[in-house]
Amino acid sequence: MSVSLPAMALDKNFQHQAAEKKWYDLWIANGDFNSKPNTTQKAYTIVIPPPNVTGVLHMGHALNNSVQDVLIRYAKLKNYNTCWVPGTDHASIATEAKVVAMLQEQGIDKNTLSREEFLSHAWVWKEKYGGIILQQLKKLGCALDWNRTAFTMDDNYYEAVIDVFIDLYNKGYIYRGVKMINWDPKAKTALSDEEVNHKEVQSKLYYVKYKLEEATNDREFITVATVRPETILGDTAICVHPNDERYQNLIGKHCFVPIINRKIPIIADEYIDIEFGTGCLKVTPAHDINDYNLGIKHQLEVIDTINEDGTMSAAAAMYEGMDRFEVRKKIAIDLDAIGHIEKIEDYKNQVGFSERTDAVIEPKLSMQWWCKMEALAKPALDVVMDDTIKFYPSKFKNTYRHWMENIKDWCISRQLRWGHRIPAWYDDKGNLVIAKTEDEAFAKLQEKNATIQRATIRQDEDVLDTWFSSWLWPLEVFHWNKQKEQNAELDYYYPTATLVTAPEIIFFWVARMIMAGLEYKKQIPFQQVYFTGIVRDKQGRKMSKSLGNSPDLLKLIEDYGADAVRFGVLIASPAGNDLLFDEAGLEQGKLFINKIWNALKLLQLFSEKETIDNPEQTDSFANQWFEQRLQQVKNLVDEDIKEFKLSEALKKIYSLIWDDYCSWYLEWIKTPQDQGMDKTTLKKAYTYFGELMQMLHPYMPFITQEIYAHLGMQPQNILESRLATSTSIQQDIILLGEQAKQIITQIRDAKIKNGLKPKDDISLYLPQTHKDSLSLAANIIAKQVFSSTITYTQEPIDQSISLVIDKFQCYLKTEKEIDQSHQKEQLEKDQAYYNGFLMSIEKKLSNEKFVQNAKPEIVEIELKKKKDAIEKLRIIEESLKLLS
RNA sequence: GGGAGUGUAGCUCAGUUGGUUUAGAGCAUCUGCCUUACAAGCAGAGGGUCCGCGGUUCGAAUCCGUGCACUCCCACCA
Repeated sequence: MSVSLPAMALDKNFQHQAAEKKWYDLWIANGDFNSKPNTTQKAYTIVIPPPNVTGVLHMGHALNNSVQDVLIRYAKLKNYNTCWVPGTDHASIATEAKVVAMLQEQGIDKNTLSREEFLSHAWVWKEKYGGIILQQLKKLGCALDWNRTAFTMDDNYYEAVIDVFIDLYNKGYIYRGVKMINWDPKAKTALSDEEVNHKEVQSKLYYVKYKLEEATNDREFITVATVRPETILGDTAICVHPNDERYQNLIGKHCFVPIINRKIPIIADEYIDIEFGTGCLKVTPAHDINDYNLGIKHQLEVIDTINEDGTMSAAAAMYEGMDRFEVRKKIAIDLDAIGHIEKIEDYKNQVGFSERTDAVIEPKLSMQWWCKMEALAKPALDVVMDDTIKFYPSKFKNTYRHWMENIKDWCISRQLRWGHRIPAWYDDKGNLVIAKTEDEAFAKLQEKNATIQRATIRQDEDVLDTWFSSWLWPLEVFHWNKQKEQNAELDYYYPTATLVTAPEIIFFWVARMIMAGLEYKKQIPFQQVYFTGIVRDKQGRKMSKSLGNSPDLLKLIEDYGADAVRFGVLIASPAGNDLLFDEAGLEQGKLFINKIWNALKLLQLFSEKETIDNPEQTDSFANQWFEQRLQQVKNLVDEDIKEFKLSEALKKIYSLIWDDYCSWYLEWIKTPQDQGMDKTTLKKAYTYFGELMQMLHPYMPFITQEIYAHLGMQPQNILESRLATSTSIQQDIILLGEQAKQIITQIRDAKIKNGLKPKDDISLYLPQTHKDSLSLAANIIAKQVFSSTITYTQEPIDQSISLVIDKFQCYLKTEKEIDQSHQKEQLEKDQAYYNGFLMSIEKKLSNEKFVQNAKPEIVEIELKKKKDAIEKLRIIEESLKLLS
């Protein structure tokens, strides 16, 4: 490289908008994000957690994708062949809800459309609005291989999903059956257990009186407590505990459902909690999972009183057609009017809500498709428990195990249209076959039904749960299904390196990808999983649309720059913890960028000076020291990133640049204005800065690239550069650096405290005994404290400021009159501290047990501490004597 | 109801298998400086009963028990 900077005038500040566009376009044009298998590099692969095709960038994405980008860019600098695969998820229920809403705005009712008509609207919508989020990820700077952009309803992907369904069906994992499911009355579809969120709500507990068929001596009614009075029309029994003395004489008798006066039995079961309510439970097998189980056990009738849309059915008599929640209020009034309400209490209970539509879930008996999970789960549990796949933080292993050990069959059918249609076919006699195409289905059905007419067969209307396609993501983005054997891409990139995702979808997605990977590739899908935290606002509240506390990310990127946004997000995101988002972090990032920019400006000033050969400066301590510091931090950062301590690593790099490079190193190599600059030192300053930019690049890609280019580094494209390999560190140099910093800081402090200006000239006296160890850094120290001379001496210097630094004493002599009271104060303070310190050590050492039991090296350390403290106190006392 | 986790400076967090000082960093605060890279800065400073109590140990922020507070996950109590 040339020593002088390329002759281009620097803007006063870093222009982030222009730079972001310039470099991202260049990287794209260059194909820097694209990956192909090769034989010379190891692969480092990440598949993006595909955002919903309906999605827009929010803070969660910003965190998740910034983390992935850091890992990818870092791996690239370490010479891995990095491949980060982008894409979107068709997100059946979420997208369908959006399309339905859009149609509604246009005055179109989904129910009036044929399947084909609806889907064509959906595709139009998808092409127009879908995937906006991918464009937004570009704004964030993500190094995604856009050529690989995948969609979970691409043709190949669709086929893979269907093939997997057929395969699992043939293996006996998939079956059809009537079970109690979670019904979303708004989306009118079944949901899996994972798609139901339980929230505590304020409800009412209604005490409803049922008239006994035969009144007893003491009672005419039996009273139950319920939060759902609207379901009483579906009651088919009253249940009490067999040991409940209050109701012994009623077991086996009958009572009447109020309003409709239907006769139902009073049964007994140990399931009942005697303590709760009145100890009597109304049993509604159609609308409660527990009641359903009781119904099976006691062979009760099932009366379904609620329609698919949450209104009451014909079985609900005069309430037919009314909404279930209206009926809850209405029926309470009606019951009260006829004297059947004993009392109403406030009550808190857990209610299930649809994850997508937020509708209150209705437990409902329904015919659905199911996938048996036990056999799939077993190996998937093992690979996590034995750390074949490593979880970060590892506490999620527990969560994972608990779910996997109690796994239930997966309800995979959804009563939606947007998604992968279930490849099941029926004839009009109720025969069922599984087939990939209509032709195949017809042929298969013919075997069962010789007289079948082609026109009468029909395909199942349902589509598959969106996660039934997502679980193939790491496989099918590499076209696993078409080329199961000899798939060079899959062999090279799979298993992927790292999955970065949110803990919320550990069951939905992570667990199932592991199952699918093991089932279909006989290999884990990723080597490690890093679970990011939840993004919260400053007050610790989860960011959400309803709270309106979610900032507009694109606006932030525009205002602060992508680098500053990434900095703000990553600095506040310690491994495994939630991220408390605070705009102050972005501000800090922006200031950091400014600092870096100004360092560049200083280097440019240096390079405009006359450059000379000055071997003394070349070998100066400044260069020796910074080289070691750089190496040291590089190693520490490497360890941090391996453990996903990204914020720790960033803090170290930040401090290395701001403090070590700018505040110390650049000041140390500064020459007076009228003096030239040593060529080699200047070159080193450039090289170090370039390396710093490489280290920071994964976090802040744009500013670092811009600087890297300005420095004239080759290759100019930082993504083509590689981090220099590490060497061993010379600890003595690092230590001397620390000592020099300490001496400079203390002298500066002493000058201020003694009323001197920072730039006032002094004469510095250092102890003869430390001459050898300090000499290497002596010139730098002198320069930094504006000392015209350094004298080594063992004699006390009169009329000076005396300082105790480390374990020696030094003196500053100055022209000015000195008020010694400050010194005295400081020394006395130190004296008190070290006296206390000494006492604590002496206490320890005089404890025989300590000396006997502690490891010898520990005792030795204590002895050394004692010796040092005594020495320090001696010097302090000497200084004090000098003052008085 | 079960499980997991957290509690260290005003705020956000480090603190490796118990012992390198009487606990560190960033932000915020305070003081002094417009020292020609940067006042978006520089140079300094102050600030802590390591949640409480008990125990193990020669020695505890660190290990154990217990209490308190908060967070998250799971679960069908009407």
